[in-house]
Amino acid sequence: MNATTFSALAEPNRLDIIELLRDGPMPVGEIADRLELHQPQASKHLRVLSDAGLVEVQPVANKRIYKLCPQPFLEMDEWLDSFRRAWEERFDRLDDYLRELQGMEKKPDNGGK
Amino acid sequence: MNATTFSALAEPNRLDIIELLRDGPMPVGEIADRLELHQPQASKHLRVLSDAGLVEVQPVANKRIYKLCPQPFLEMDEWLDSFRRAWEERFDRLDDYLRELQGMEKKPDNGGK
DNA sequence: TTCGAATATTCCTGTAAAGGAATATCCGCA
DNA sequence: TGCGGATATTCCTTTACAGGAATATTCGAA
Repeated sequence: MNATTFSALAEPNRLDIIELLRDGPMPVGEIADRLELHQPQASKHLRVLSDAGLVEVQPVANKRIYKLCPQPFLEMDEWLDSFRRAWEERFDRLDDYLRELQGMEKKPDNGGK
Repeated sequence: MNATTFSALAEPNRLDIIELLRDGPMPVGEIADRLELHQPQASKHLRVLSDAGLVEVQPVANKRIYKLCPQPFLEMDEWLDSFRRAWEERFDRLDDYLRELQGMEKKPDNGGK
């Protein structure tokens, strides 16, 4: 999992853009309008999102339509999966760690008693 | 979905910490050792992660054991869900947008036919 | 080719955040 | 109560990044 993806989503306006694009592809102007951003800032944020591979652009006439790219989302999903799995087994296993500590020290195996 | 979560994960070292904690709770010293961080930086990153609600601390003797908090991950999962759903219906529907454009123009309502 | 709409880029400034080094704090124990 | 290990905090400096304003670029149409 790449920190770049999170970095791109860390900025509130960019997160808003992503969530807006969830409803479908959209040209820059409309994005700026809906989110009440100045056009240059919208373009700049879209640039960052694009560099991070989160969105993709497709020119139509004199507009540039931006849309989401699925892959980073899929990667995030797989990443979350690894945590889900860890959860099931050793979730809150603080005691596991404590047990490790005990083992580390001189304490000899007391035969389970 | 909160940008704070992404912000916390946007820093490579913090992302490493999170992935390290996936294997179980761990005291600061061990985290610092394994990731080759200086202890103060480790503490500082853990502070950020803690403020973001991604980790939780539990004191044991003179150590402080950090562990993951499930909730932000669950929230991220739900968030991803909203995209998965959007995918299924209107994924790449660029043509939807183009159709909208057409509709916007003089094209009269055709009676829902 | 010229014009205008739509969009991208540049320059500037303020600010938030990260690492390094030093230091403070906390806690169990002798 | 004082000590030492473990951890947190502070101060400082450097750098990355966001917004504002102005400007450059692109593309289609006349």
